[in-house]
Amino acid sequence: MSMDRLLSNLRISVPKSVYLKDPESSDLGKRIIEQSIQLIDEMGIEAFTFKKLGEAIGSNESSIYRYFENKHKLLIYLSSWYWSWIEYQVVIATFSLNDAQLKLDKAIEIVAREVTHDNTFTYVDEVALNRIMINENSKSFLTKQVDLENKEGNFESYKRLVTRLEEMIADVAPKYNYTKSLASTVIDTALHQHFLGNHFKSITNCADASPTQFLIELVRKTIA
Amino acid sequence: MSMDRLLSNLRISVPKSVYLKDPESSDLGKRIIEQSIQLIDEMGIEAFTFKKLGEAIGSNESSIYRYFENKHKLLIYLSSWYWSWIEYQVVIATFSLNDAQLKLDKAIEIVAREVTHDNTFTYVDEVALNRIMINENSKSFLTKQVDLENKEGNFESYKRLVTRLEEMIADVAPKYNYTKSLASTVIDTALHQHFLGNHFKSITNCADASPTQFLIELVRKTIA
DNA sequence: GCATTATTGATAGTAATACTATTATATTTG
DNA sequence: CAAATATAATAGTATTACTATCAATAATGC
Repeated sequence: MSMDRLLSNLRISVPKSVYLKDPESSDLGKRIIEQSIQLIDEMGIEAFTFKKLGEAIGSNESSIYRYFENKHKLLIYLSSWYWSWIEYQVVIATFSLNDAQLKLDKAIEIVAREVTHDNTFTYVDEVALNRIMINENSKSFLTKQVDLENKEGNFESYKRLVTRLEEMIADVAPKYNYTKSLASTVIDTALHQHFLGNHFKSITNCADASPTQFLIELVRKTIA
Repeated sequence: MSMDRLLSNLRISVPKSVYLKDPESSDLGKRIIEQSIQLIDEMGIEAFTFKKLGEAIGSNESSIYRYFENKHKLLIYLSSWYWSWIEYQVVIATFSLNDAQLKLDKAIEIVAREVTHDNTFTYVDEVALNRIMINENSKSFLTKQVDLENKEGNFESYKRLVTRLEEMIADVAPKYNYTKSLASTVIDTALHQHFLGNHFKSITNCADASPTQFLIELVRKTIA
């Protein structure tokens, strides 16, 4: 497959079941995404409300409810967008690599490294969104409705990224028994070690540094 | 140190800063713990309220507020109790082992295995509490007040367990660079893989099984 | 045994949250 | 320009997460 066809098939895609109306389809929608990232980053998902968001974008609470059922779905939207964006980078960066081990190393690096801005998406502050992922992402699935929302397809972006990583692990080590668990552990740990580096420095070696090296070594040795 | 002295020093200890009045000090306090475990397990921390808890224990909302500032602190209490209980088991089970690698294997097993009831603590349902840990624990620290609460000592039980595991890793592999990150990853992954096994079976190899073997192998190979 | 003190229970009240419903006003499009 | 659609404004509701006050009980100290 050519790089062009690859990219045309792979857009930042958020499952339709997550929103009521696609925020990408209007100016208001984009402002909702843009400002919700700022507000959730600043005040955390608990203190964040659609009323505050309405004020921030010079719009009304009731208008936001036409895009998202509630703030929880908005969080799932942001999470899905983020994982899809990470997957996009993984695909681009590994496409031209031939060595399975190098592909895998690269993928882990992208998942675990410090995030920098991507100018392709003007209304998304990826650095702030990464902080939201570190601090809030677990709350998107640690709920009583997780099975229902999973059935609705809300977590497809996340699962697709894990599966892609799993395939890369299996390419390097076809006989390894825990490819799936190792892949999901890498994704989870990438966020968690960042959190510990920010708040619990005494129990991480990744204080204010990325867990990239830790994870690349861990995976290499585990599947060796 | 004798086993007796060891045990007398090590009780299930929850940091004082977590509660206003020690729930162990009264019958009402114990009922608060007992019933909060049942309710949070059933309905999740979001739907759980002190009003509902008051009804469940035949007492009053206002009485519960004299034990805990809010439900978030109660969750931290349960989490601290759990980690302290796990630490207790780790200490007992590894005390008489001489081989550093076997000690470490045993510790990982205790952290990652299926939980069963411990009759020593009549008002704590450890199996339900383990489910709460899997589903709710992250919410105890993923907040905007985490630094303040950490400074107050609210997370000492968790950090102590990680540190104990870290020391065991360092005993086996004194030259390994990421002992702390590996220890915290094991603890985090033990809960997370259980969650995936319950709700996202397609991205774990620990569906309805414990991640014990996965983690023991992962640690062994990583520090080899 | 009784007074003091501490604990628990009952009631009321408040600001904020997470919505729903309705209606009015723009804006787009055919 | 009419019709449809999107957005904004307003109002209203049940619930939450508390705080404050006061009454009723139980425990304890002398």
